[in-house]
Amino acid sequence: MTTDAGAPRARAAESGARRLPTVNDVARLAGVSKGTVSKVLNGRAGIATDTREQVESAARQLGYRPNLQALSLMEGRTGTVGLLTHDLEGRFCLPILMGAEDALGAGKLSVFLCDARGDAIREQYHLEALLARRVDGLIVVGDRAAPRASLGDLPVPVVYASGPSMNPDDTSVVPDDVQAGRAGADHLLSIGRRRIAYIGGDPSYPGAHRRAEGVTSLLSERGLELVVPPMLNAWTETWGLQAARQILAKRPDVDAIMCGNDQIARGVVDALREQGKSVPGDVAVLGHDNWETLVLAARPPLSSIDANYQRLGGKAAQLLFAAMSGSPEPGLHYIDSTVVPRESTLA
Amino acid sequence: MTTDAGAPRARAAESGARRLPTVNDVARLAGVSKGTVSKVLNGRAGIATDTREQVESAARQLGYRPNLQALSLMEGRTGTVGLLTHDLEGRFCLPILMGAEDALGAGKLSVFLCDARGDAIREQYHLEALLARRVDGLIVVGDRAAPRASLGDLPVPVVYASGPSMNPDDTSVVPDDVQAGRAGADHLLSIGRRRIAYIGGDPSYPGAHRRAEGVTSLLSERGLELVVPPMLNAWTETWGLQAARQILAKRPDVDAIMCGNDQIARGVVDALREQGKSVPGDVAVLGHDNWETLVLAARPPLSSIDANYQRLGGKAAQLLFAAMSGSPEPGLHYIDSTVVPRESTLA
DNA sequence: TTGTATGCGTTATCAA
DNA sequence: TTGATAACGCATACAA
Repeated sequence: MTTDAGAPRARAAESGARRLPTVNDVARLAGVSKGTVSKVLNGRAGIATDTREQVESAARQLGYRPNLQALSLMEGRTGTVGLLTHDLEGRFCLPILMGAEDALGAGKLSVFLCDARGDAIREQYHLEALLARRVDGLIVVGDRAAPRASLGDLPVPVVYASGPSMNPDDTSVVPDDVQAGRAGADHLLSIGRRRIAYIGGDPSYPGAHRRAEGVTSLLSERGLELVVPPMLNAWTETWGLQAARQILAKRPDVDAIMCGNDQIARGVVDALREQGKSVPGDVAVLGHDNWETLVLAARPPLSSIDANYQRLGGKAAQLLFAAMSGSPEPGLHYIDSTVVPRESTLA
Repeated sequence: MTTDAGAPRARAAESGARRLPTVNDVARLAGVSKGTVSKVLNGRAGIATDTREQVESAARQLGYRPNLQALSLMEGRTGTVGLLTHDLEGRFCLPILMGAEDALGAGKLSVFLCDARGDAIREQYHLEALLARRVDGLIVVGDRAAPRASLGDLPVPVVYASGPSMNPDDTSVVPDDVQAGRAGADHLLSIGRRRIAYIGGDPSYPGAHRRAEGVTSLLSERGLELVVPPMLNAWTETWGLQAARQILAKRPDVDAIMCGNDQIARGVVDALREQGKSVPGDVAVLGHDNWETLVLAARPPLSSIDANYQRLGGKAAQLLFAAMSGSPEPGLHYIDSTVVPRESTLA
């Protein structure tokens, strides 16, 4: 006896939502069995042409869409991944998400987004929910303040993006801050600047130091050094303003100031204007992060180092995909940054 | 005979992922049947105390987590909602998401995030994917440029957030721009300003006009009017700078400038500094959107109108929840904006 | 060429 | 108090 489709489920009836058509509905309308419908809809061979047409027409008529939930029960995988973020502002999270989506979407994976907002309890809660939904993998976006504790041994592969896991056996993808510093310094040298200063962000961020390191290392390779030691303090416009004033007081001959982020760079531009220095005529200014809203609104528009977060997201997705396919690539993976030149560092 | 759990699925074996334990595994370990396990784990009454303990211990030992995918097959609902966005920057999307998550998370719903990036093809693709995954509802975040085309008659409830649907029978939640303008104007009057100018954003955005309307309507109710007609042009810092210069040229006695967004306000502050006017001593400046990165970095920190996007997200979730429960509330729902006073409008 | 039975992981029902 | 079984929507192996 054919399984009876039965009465509409209580829940669906309550909610007033139309019940979506199933293979059974299509089968009944086409006057064939469930199995036949399935074969037709999946392009299996060995079906009479008119039966095929019957079924296809019925499916179209009902607006049939296969239920991926049911499918995943059979396949043992859900085709979903979780993206667990701590980035409140979404400044870095969304590019990562977009890059991940591009890479995963091609493989037909959907993304569950969870914002834990830096709260461990909330993170645990979301983690449980994602595992209960049987995600096939997990991308964890940490903030850049410090490496984060590993989530430990989970039943699904995990890739840490932006903020790496403290456990080197985990898979992490991070911007290469040293390379970024080097690229920025190289750019300033290439436009003929030689008396360079560096204003960095909050020294409690490891990245703040690494960015500065990249600069000093490249300069020393070229037989140069900063006009004053790197000044690290905060990621703010105010700090950029203060620091630039100090630098100008000590070394009025400075011809380029490189900054730990774009906010600092904006403060620097203000300080330079205050002192009657022209940008880039007297002093070139280079930001970091390439935050378009800030950078394009500045006068002049700021050159900035782009950490390529979207590419980072793509790489994270690719690593996750590899791990889900049984070929994990543990360890730290670095993404190169790129200098985006604008008026503030014209030659 | 009890159903045999069978061999590990091929896929799971391939991917190297541990197979997660099922009720069957727990039942076997505890030496009881599936049904008994289910009853224990769901706190059903009528279970012997020692059986209960057996099962609970087995579940703990295996790290059992119920499979929500399987559950949703039975319940006829998945406990997931789709969030379809067009907001590239994520500036407004993420607060909305956070608000929605708070509201939905309490009801144990998870969120699929899809970024269509303003591309209709991509939107259609994501929509299909979400429906195939049987989301219980959909929140569509439009950009604010213009009302968007309705997605039409979908098998699940839809709530449009931020950018409303053109179809008044749909459910939409949007910031109340008129009220926002009124609130801002009221604030400026309350600190004693009377000669107010308004610099707005891109006139192709309906919201740009409504914000200005709110200002003029409140002023006229108090027997006042703007010192010059509202000036709408672009959402940029550059426009703020230009417009402020023009206003100062025509009406050097202006004592407050209200802006369509925070970028404009920053340009205005620059223009005022250029002309030697103090903020807020000579001229008060009020931004809109309360974008903290911009607003706190300005000198002085800018007062700004907050559209409460997080609350908007919460309201969208609540409306979606209501619709999913069979009580849709079609039409346009407005969220009030709030003035966040800082130094730039001190009395 | 088509139909039927089975199982994926759950819960609910009903029989024991 | 516990166990067996059906059902959710689908694909697939196998029987007809």
